[in-house]
Amino acid sequence: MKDVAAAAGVAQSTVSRILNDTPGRISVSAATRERVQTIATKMGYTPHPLARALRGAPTMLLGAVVRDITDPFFAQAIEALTIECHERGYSVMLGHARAKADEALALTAVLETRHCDAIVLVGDFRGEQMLVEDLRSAHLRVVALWHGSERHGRPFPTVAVDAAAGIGAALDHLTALGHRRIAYVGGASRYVIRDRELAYMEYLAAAGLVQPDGYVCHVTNTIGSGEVALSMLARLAERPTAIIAATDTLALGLIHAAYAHGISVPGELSVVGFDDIPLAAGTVPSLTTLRMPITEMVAAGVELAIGEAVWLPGDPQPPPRVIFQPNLIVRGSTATVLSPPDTI
Amino acid sequence: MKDVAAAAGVAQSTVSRILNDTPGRISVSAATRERVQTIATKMGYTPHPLARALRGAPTMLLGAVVRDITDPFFAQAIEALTIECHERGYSVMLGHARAKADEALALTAVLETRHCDAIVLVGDFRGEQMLVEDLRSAHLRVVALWHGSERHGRPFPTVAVDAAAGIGAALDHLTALGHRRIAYVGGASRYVIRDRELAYMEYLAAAGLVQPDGYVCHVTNTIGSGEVALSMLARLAERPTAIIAATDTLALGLIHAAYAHGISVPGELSVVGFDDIPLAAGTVPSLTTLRMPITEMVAAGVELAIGEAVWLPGDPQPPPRVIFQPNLIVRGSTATVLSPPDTI
DNA sequence: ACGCGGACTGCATACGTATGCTTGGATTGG
DNA sequence: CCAATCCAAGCATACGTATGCAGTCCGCGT
Repeated sequence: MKDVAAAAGVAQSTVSRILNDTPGRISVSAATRERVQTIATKMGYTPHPLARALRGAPTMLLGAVVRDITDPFFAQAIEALTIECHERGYSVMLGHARAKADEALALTAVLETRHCDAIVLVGDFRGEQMLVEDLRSAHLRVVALWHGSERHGRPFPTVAVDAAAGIGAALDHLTALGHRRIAYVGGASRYVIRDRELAYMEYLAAAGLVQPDGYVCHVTNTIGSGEVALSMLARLAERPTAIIAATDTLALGLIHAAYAHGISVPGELSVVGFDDIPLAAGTVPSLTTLRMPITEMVAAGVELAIGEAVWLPGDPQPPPRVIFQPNLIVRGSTATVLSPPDTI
Repeated sequence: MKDVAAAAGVAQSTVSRILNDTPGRISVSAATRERVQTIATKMGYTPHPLARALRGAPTMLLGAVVRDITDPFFAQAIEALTIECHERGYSVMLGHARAKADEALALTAVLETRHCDAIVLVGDFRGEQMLVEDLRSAHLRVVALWHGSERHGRPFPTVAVDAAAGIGAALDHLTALGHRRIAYVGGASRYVIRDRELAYMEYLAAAGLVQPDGYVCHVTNTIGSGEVALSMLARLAERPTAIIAATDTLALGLIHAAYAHGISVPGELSVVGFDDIPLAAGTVPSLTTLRMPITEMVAAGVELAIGEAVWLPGDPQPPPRVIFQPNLIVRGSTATVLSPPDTI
């Protein structure tokens, strides 16, 4: 900028005013303005964002802490986040959220927050209590996406999906196909997954469908865990005719394991997933699952983080909580039950 | 820092020297040093990275431009990149590389480079010629991972995989199983994919295995394209008994399409992928594919970008090029050919 | 003609850090 | 006893930008 000013024969402050066309009582003559602007473009001047930030201006950086980038669902979310941020002139800083072993994760170990205007948590950070506490005490704007219903401490502004509606739609679908023995497979260590399990329990209780013991399997969220869960369920006296998986990854693992056990899907076993990852449409068989409006949810999250009307920490009213509805996508992994137990 | 200095009753410069223990001829008494350090920790002082960067210090930010985050393979790479960078004290800025329609992508539209010490390209950016030119002319350290063999202009420092070795291993495996009619499915618009196609052609030519017309299918890299490719291949007079896919995504698409067409995999058709995405072990059937040492490759890339001995733009000697070897992982999608054509 | 206000622009400073140069005091050597 | 040396620490400045304040014209009104 100094060079531009020297080339134009004006003061650096004048250049600054022109290029940002500072509002207020300060005015600049049209001639000078034009001259400076042409010179600036000719010299290819771009403002130095760090110097701006040093003066207290926003850094135009949004921190994203992602539960697990490898998860195809979160990958989609990050994709959407990058696009949304870019449209608002923001860049995305990626935090590293994988703790080694059972080591507690400090915020400083995840993300250099001094750079960021706000932080977006993508995924569920139950278990990373230290991280959550750091974020709460840091004087920072934090928004949680797919964090599940927080049970301790003050919640962050949140964007979530209506688990009850989603699980309800899946169970409506399965019961309409004649299924009565419906198992659930999901993790035990995440709020967002527990919400789904809770929805499953409540639906069945309300419908008067009592499920046998062992119909709720707690496993980790990997393909391999599908194998574990399926062999547990296959060992039961009364095998389920359908399974709801808390995640597409688990659902695919279940289907893979069923194939290995010689159980046909959807012939003998129906499987419903949750997430609608891109691969879900291209598996064998293709997966019936619940799709979430990722783009809209991410947009809502970014709006909460850096939008016009922001909720700031310390605001007396409760933080905003935006809920979206999932859609059931019926594909090839669900079918009419072969021999409904009530007709035997 | 000023506050710390005031609290300790010393000058700000002294604090700076103590906390960074500046080497050289300046010395600080042990008493003052200890006092300042305790006060600094008690006040929870952390240096402001932007102010440091303003003085010309490295920003400790690495820009990552990813071809497609949604691709599970690249997601793994980003995961590895975040970990590797974090261990070196760096943070990762994520660029958005998806162009709308056929719009040329300018560097400024992808990433605010002023923040970054170096840029890592993850994936192949053939087609984004404008972006590549911008990067070349920007006075920036750029490293390309999985960019394929660049054919125009001066290459970047590069980390790549030995396509010939990978495809060779796959073809060795297939021919050992008795396959002679082996098709190839891959994209036409990426260097890195073209390298694989070239390796396929050269291997078969060297082995004296002439393939019928139509055995090379050019499609986009999506699950859905597997369907397209498979129906093209199924329509041929002489159907292939095995297919090499340039990508696991394509391979899964092919398997899905084969299932839809009633073609059994691996009974009637063997499929080999490339990448070993996490899902590859859990599909139906599980996928025989080529695994790349992602962690090591990413580490090498980061080393080239921000390591000790860096190659700088303008260096007279050619930029470094690190090549890694892929490993064939044999799983369930390949089997002995049913009726080898040479025995009919 | 003189003053006054408005239009335009330059000066100076602050943001937080790092570092060259300088200074004050103490110790030591001649 | 004085000067040279050295240790410990402060002063000042620079990085690039934004902005309050002050200054310089010029035109117009009285």
